Amino acid sequence: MPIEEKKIPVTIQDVAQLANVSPSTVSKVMNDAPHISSSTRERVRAAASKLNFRPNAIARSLKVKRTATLGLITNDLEGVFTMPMMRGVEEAASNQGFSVFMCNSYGEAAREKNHLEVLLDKQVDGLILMSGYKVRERGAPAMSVGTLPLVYLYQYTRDLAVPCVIPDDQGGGYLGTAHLIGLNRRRVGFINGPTDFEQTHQRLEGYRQALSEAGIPFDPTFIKVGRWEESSGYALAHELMSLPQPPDAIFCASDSLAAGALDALHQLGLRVPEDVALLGYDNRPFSAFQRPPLSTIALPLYEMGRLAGELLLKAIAAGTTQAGVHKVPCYMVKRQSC
Amino acid sequence: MPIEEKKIPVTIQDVAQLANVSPSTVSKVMNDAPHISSSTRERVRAAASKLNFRPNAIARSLKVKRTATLGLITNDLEGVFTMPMMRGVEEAASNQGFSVFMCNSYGEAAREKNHLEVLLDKQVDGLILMSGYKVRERGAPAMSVGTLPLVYLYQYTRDLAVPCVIPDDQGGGYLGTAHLIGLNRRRVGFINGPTDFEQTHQRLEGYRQALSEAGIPFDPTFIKVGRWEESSGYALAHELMSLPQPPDAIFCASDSLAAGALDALHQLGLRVPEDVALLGYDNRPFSAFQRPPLSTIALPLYEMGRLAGELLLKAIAAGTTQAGVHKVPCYMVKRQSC
DNA sequence: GAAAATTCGGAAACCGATTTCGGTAAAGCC
DNA sequence: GGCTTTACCGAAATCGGTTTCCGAATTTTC
Repeated sequence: MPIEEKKIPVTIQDVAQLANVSPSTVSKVMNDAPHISSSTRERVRAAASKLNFRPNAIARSLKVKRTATLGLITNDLEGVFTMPMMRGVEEAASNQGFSVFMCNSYGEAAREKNHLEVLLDKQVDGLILMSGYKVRERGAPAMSVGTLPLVYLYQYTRDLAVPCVIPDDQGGGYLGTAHLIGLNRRRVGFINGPTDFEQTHQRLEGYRQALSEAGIPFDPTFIKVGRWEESSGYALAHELMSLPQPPDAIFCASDSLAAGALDALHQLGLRVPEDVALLGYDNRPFSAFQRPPLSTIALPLYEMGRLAGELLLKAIAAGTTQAGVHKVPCYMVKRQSC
Repeated sequence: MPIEEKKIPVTIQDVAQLANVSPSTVSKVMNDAPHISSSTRERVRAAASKLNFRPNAIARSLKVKRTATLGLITNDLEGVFTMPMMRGVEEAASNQGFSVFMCNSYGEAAREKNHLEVLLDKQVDGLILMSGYKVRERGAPAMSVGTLPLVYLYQYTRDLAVPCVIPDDQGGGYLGTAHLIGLNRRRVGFINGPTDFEQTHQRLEGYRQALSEAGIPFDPTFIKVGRWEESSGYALAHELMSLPQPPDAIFCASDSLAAGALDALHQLGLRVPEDVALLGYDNRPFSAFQRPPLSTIALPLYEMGRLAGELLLKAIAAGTTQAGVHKVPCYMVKRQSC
């Protein structure tokens, strides 16, 4: 049984008393301030560790007006894209001693506003607004956040003076197309998603770029656009394959599209990848379970989250946020469909 | 241009001045304290909303010693089980005005300890320790958390005086087996996971219970145990089907096991579900993409997270935490394999 | 109508740290 | 040896709220 009961919350006063100094001195020691003799420094440290003292972050924050806390509001805590991004920001944050509040707005402005209020009340040092859906352009947050550093994650914005980090979809389109061409396919079809998604243009642009670099003329009849659905992929693959000179490779702008295309190809008795190579996009979990397992262009979700966190931390440290869109490279995951 | 520039951080002093009362009165109004005349109450409210005043939660917390903040430490922010649970606790928390810090320990004690320190420093009101893996028994947290309310989520504990919430695996085993029996299968095989996982015993127990209720004698030769791997499911399904009187249904204690079993069944030229009905467990995303799509027993992850959050909030409110394991019912997702 | 109870609002202490500022002692300078 | 500079430490103010306590005004009670 210990001689003295350990008071549960041990304050700076307690260690000051034990070390026979003033609280201010203890504070200075804990913060490695100069003008403290090494003898008292030692004494204070000893007292602190003996009492197991850890400063109350709340009290500290009140004075220094920093909380080492980030807010992260996502519109989708369910989808498969969110988790790696979250992990990235969590890691970036905790590497620098920051914690992150996780909030889910369900895409509802009212909920987003409410979360923003609470986070602002709790004096977060910065905010990440993250989307779990395919990246779309978005406007201002649901309420003013004053001068609080902000970064958009997986959300595109043209106008706002806010940094946003998104995947490099043009690079991904290029990467996939170039890979297909490298496999000696010169007639590569492209099944795209709806044109009101920014990334469909980017991915197509990458496709054209790879074609042009390889000296292959661009053939508009090889481009099909549908919705982000398996049935679209199925129908459009049929259209492509009934062309007088059908493609020997199909690049789909999403894995669902590719899954549909795969069905169509099977139905036509075509072998994948021998007769036509198939490539998806997004690296959705199910793509590994197709027959054959689908090659696909992966979104760099973890890296995006990490970058978003680091940008935010930098903005907080610097006191200035540099707007602009930050694109992080997609990468290829090779399986057996091409 | 507004007459008076809005000072960015508006404090209780500001509204006191505008309303011509003391700060204490403002505080009382904001907290709906009694003994305030309705006239001054109105006046203060008007001033507050005119200045757009929101109390600084940090300052408040310092005094009241509550932060309306929860900590959530998971050992796995990647796996597929974590997200629905997180969403559950986030929702339970935000419903009551609480925020939650998300931390990832990667299963490393050092990281967990570090996160615990930070969370304790930040004065969280309670803590959820969550696992993203299959539920296993676990010991005390990586460091003492004093009297802080705690709940284990998807982690089992026998000894600690801490509530833990886990899926009702016995119920799930019962549910699946009963369903198979209801389909007129009387010879149902059971492919289980390693015996050092608590839930394998539970699931098997549910299986036995359903059998016994249906008056079907328990046949130990129908029980196989392997590892949580597809290859195990494959091998053990082969063993089962080479019995003199093979089963007409197989219940696997995980979806990976079931995927392997499905391969074996296909290889044997058996039709699923006509010749042998197949049922998985866990409702992993890939189970929907098997051929045929796998029926499975789903873990009530969201509900578990939600319950964990609610238990924690209740413990915080009551000041007392009631230990015990809380099992939440699994449910069946019917697809086409049975 | 006096005494007691109640209502209302403010002054001041407080939460637990940080930071400024001033004073003393020691060291450096000529 | 006297003067200036520097090193070291502590008293007190501060961050932005909450809470206790007290006094004045009003109402109730008898």
